[in-house]
Amino acid sequence: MPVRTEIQEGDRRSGWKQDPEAVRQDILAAAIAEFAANGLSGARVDDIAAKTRTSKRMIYYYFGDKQRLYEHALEDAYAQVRSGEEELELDHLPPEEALACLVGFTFDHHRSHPDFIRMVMIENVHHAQTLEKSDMIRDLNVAAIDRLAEICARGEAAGVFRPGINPTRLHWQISALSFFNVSNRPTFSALFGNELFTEQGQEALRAEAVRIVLAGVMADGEGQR
Amino acid sequence: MPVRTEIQEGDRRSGWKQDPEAVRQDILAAAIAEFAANGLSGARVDDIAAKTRTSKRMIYYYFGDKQRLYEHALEDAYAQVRSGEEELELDHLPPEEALACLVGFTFDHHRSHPDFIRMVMIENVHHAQTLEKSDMIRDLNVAAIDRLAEICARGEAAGVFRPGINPTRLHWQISALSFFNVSNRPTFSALFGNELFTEQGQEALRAEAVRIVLAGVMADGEGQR
DNA sequence: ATCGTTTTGTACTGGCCGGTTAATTTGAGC
DNA sequence: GCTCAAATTAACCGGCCAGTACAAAACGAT
Repeated sequence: MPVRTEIQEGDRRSGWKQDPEAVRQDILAAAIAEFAANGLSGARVDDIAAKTRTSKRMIYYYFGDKQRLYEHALEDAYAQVRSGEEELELDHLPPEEALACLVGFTFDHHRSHPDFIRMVMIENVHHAQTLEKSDMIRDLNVAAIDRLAEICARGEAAGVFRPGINPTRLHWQISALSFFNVSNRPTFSALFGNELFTEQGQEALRAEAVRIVLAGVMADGEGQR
Repeated sequence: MPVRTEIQEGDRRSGWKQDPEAVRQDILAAAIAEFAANGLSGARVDDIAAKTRTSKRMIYYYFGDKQRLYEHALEDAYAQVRSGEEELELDHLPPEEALACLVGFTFDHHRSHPDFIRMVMIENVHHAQTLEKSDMIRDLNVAAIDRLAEICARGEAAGVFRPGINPTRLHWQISALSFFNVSNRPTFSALFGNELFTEQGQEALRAEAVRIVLAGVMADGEGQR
């Protein structure tokens, strides 16, 4: 049962081609879900196939083996998520507001992409050995730091940020607070209850994350709200 | 080749018993290493056995199956690490110093127990389904929050902390900054280089972690250092 | 020495699962 | 309509690995 997209958009040259591209995407989506749910060695190729509109054989046809499927799934997950981030426009805001906005956005964005977070967790369990090979992913992330560095530069120039801020460290802090919130939710709520993961709890965590990150960059004279 | 401890300490009643307790500990240590390195489904019982002074048969004899071995390994990892934390004595310090000290200590402590961090990561990948069943681990962690709550109470009473601090949220922040530093090191350094993980980089991160956590709890009037 | 219980070693198995074989369908170009 | 290559299917294989069968030590007690 070949997959046909009703509207042909990205197809090469002529009319048709029972749409291998859609099959690939279908497989990748299933793979991301399965890998995110069960990890690399925990994922079952048969289960991925079951979630697909095609068969196991097709996975091997398009991706070769499990490892390479995982590589593509990881790249796809990163691409999806980072492309969402690029839409954020901060240039017109004054630096503190831009940073506050970025922190809040990152917090929310991580929260709404748990599968992506889980892929990164899994990748960390495996010492990032797959990530290391992907130039594409590296480029995406370096761009994120550049945007942050730009905000820092404006803030320093305006005298509202203290001088000598390291954008990579700042990114680390923002990521830590946003990532941990999703990655460690299971153990944290098993140990301490659900309080922090209700809507109000999350709002409070979000607000405090913004607050403390800002506090970290503000020049000494400037009070934090 | 039975394992004998030279000095008999915890042995029940009479003379001896080729020391099953030492065998258990030997197995658990190997299991923690293997699970931390390869995850739950990635770990191989044969490999654990190879790291042991005994055989695979003994693992099944003492622990029944892989899942129960994992449960005991997780509990053991938590117990080891939390027992190290209890030694920290903060009661005699003024509240801000106590908190600063606790944050710094937590940062260092996580850093020096990467296997424990990895066990928790893995547990999160599995939705904490094993952790949930362990009352022992829950008790250990609730105690950690109590210590923190005590510091908060002192700080509020002295007027140096703002009122209404939530100790669980505070613990979440401290954990986030300390945990992420270890858990996401592989991907982070694959993407952004090693800069943050040199000795100087880590010191800067540590100092900033202390700084921003303190900034989060300080009363408005009090400047941060 | 002999018995019963605990502890250990060896060798094996059964099923799960990543990967494949080989044959069929599909559409494009002629 | 025929041919060729791309796409797809169903059935299968073989190695890995969690878990076991069986029996033999090792030990305490008598």
